[in-house]
Amino acid sequence: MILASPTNTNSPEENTLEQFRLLCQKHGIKLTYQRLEIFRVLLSSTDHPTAEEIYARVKEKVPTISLDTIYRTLTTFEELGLVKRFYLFDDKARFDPNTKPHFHLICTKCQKILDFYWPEIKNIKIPDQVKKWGKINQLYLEFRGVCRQCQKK
Amino acid sequence: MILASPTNTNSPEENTLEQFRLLCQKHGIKLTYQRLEIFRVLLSSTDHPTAEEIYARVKEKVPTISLDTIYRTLTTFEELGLVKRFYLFDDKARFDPNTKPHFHLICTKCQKILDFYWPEIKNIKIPDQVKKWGKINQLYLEFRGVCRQCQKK
DNA sequence: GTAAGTGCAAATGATTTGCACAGCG
DNA sequence: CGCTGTGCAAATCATTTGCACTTAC
Repeated sequence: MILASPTNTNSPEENTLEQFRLLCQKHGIKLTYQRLEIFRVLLSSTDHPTAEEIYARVKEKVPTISLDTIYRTLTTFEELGLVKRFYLFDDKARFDPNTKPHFHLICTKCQKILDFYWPEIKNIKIPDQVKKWGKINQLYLEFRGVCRQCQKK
Repeated sequence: MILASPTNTNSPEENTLEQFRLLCQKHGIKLTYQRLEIFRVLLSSTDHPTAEEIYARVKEKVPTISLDTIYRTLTTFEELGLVKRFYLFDDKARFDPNTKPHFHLICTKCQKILDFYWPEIKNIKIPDQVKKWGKINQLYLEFRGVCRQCQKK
């Protein structure tokens, strides 16, 4: 498969391509059709999909792609800081393309994960016990509960 | 293997046995030597071990125990609310026998997990966005950083 | 005595890897 | 054109399960 022409228009499609071209250049990896489509799927996913879910979505555009390319590409993207890998309910890795600081709202019924932003949390007074322990680099916060839709059922 | 006599002395060993006997009775499961030793290992573990780690520890006392008994027993204990299962860095489940509300301090160098208590967190003002989403049942909080010992290296 | 629990071995599911070919730079 | 990336199949690792035997109650 040959990639689209290098000329940049202002369509969102072409912007993604151009953005991805620059990322590949910057990190010295090759721009392949597979990587581009995985990148697109990640950008449009707000539900923190598993590798299998990403596989299913990319397959619609690239039917010949294999699951191991998904895994390899996700690992590459993770190393470049484009996605974060995390584990939640089970042994399946989930991938979050949202690189802005945020937290998760998790419904324990439907297992859907929603991002939320809470910048004021920075002002929180961290307990002394935590300060004594060492140097804190990040705070992970997560609320678990039942979302509105599931409550209705 | 025949279990020790049912008479309760005040030694910590016997107290654990008696405590476990009552738990089994209450939940209607059989008191086996394997379950008791897994229970002991959990009680004495503050490092949130994986199933393999628990297996290695129990094996010192019960050399013939099998890994699948560890898994089955951990699942049973989880269902009874004696341990919590969670996923952190990888696809390996970790088990936490601490049933009191607490949070985790995680060293990203040595991967050690320390419990800490922060009851005042209950007074935190939960953002409206979170309240609108649904009913919150639990808050999970975790600090990641580098512990004192690892900083020295 | 009987149903629950255990150990063994094999199955399963997620993820990784070796290798030969394909395609980006 | 060379080396990185991909697809395939097989390997690996964590965890689960079927089955026959054991044991707590």
